[in-house]
Amino acid sequence: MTSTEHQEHGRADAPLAGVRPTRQRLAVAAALEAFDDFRSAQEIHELLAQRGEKVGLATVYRTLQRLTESHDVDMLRTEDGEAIYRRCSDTHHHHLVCRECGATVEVEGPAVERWTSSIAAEHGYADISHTLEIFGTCTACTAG
Amino acid sequence: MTSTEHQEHGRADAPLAGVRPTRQRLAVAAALEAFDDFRSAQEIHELLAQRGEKVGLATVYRTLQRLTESHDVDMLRTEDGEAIYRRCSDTHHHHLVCRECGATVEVEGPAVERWTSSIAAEHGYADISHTLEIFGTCTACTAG
DNA sequence: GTCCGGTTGAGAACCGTTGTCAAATCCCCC
DNA sequence: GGGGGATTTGACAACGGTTCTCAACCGGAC
Repeated sequence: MTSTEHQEHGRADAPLAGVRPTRQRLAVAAALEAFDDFRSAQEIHELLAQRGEKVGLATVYRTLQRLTESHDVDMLRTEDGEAIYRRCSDTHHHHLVCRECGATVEVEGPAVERWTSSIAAEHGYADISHTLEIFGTCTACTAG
Repeated sequence: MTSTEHQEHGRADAPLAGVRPTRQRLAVAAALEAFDDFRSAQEIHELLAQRGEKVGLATVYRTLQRLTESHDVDMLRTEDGEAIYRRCSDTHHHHLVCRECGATVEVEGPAVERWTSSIAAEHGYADISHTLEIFGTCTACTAG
């Protein structure tokens, strides 16, 4: 957030559009493809290390931050405040997450969107945003 | 979460029911009454200090933890992962929070509760819980 | 009063995250 | 094709919120 700096990065079509596609940034993006569920920055950093991709932890954080800002990845917080990341579709959606294995389903709820807007309007709140995540235990984990 | 330890603390009628009502715990509970909005543990600790109540920071954390577990206070996380607390009613509810001043409205949304349950069932997820918070700018802050 | 287990507090430890800054890298332009 | 300036990187330190440690302390039962 400097001052006049302004270019519609991201969300043009591919992630990382508008920024230099360095080896490190590509590696992080690729790593995100390897997961289907939410992972912490440190886990991603570890995966990269295992793959032989040497990327500094700070760079992983910086890249994830950037991708989050451009809405190419979703970031949410675990119960204990740790940030976890996952590549995402570009429509507004929420998550149904298994608290055992992390398996994630993206869900949409137009009714909820409408409800939050009307509640907010009703109380005179402007410029609304909301967070909604659903946690549960998936079939596989219930069985196991 | 030890093993056989089990006694229905809290939620009997008053907060802190079932535990020793020490000076420190009472002070924290009283401090929570002084706020109408979400505050961090450190802010609460500060308020206590200002009031001349000497309570260790660790104790504030421990007490808030306990009150959260017994559902006498709500805990939620700010965008940057910090835990904030607020005394709450005992019915299940969500919050409409002003991101400027923290002014909070408790809201209920039976439809949302139903929606999350059905979504979860639909995907075979069991033992469901969910988080839903709405952030916006309240009338006062929009005007100011 | 005495005893005992729950509680406290000061500080260290912890851990995820961000800042620092010199070195490396990249891209534009000549 | 090579220089130069801006961007990016990475090792490491610093930071901030939270939890742990453990000896001293206290409260309630008898």
